[in-house]
Amino acid sequence: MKETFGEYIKLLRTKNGLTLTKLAAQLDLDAANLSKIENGKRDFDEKRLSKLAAIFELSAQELQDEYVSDRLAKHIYEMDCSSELLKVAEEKAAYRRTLKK
Amino acid sequence: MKETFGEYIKLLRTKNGLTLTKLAAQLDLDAANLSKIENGKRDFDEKRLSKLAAIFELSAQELQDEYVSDRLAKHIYEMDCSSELLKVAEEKAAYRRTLKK
DNA sequence: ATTTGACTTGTCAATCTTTGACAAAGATAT
DNA sequence: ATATCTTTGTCAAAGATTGACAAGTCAAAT
Repeated sequence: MKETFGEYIKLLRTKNGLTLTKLAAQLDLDAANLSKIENGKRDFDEKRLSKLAAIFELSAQELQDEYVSDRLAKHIYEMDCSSELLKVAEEKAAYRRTLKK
Repeated sequence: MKETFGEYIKLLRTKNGLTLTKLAAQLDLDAANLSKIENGKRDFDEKRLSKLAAIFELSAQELQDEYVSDRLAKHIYEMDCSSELLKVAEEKAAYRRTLKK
């Protein structure tokens, strides 16, 4: 079962023996705010994904996917949405794609 | 294939022979803003769902589902998210539910 | 027991986003 | 034409998010 994006960052950080302060500096962030991100109290800003990928030498695409699925998961969780509703939503998203053409 | 929530409102409105101005008044809204909602340029605010249900005598639960699935669809659409990623997101949402206990 | 370093939490102003309101301009019908 | 309905643009107000800093806890070392 997959972790949250915050937990994912924390794992990366600790596996690489970095402190909050050090990683935060590389991400151009306050250590306090990075802590909140790791603990799910704030969101990681998309504009820092490229820095994160560079620091840990990750595939930009995989990281992006990790990020996007986490954001979506957050929405699904917050909306308290059943699996059936999710299916409907997926169809409606497909419909929206047909509109924008 | 399902319509957007804005289109859904427009359908309800026209089927019942209401003008934007009349429906907007009942929803405590400006007609101009209701127009934007129907045309997908603004979001319908959740706090007005109960009024909408009352006006058209709809099941509150069904309307809520219509609304939630639309919002999620919008997110899915905006994130340009594949069906596989969506599955991952669903799992991650399940994981989040395990955390909050 | 004090210091040090790592992390967490609270707060608040600055910034970004969304909303409500109104004016003005297109449509459409009479 | 006029009248009514709808759409679009703009902008300040309200709301949400972020960055920054202070103050806190905790554990390990000395």
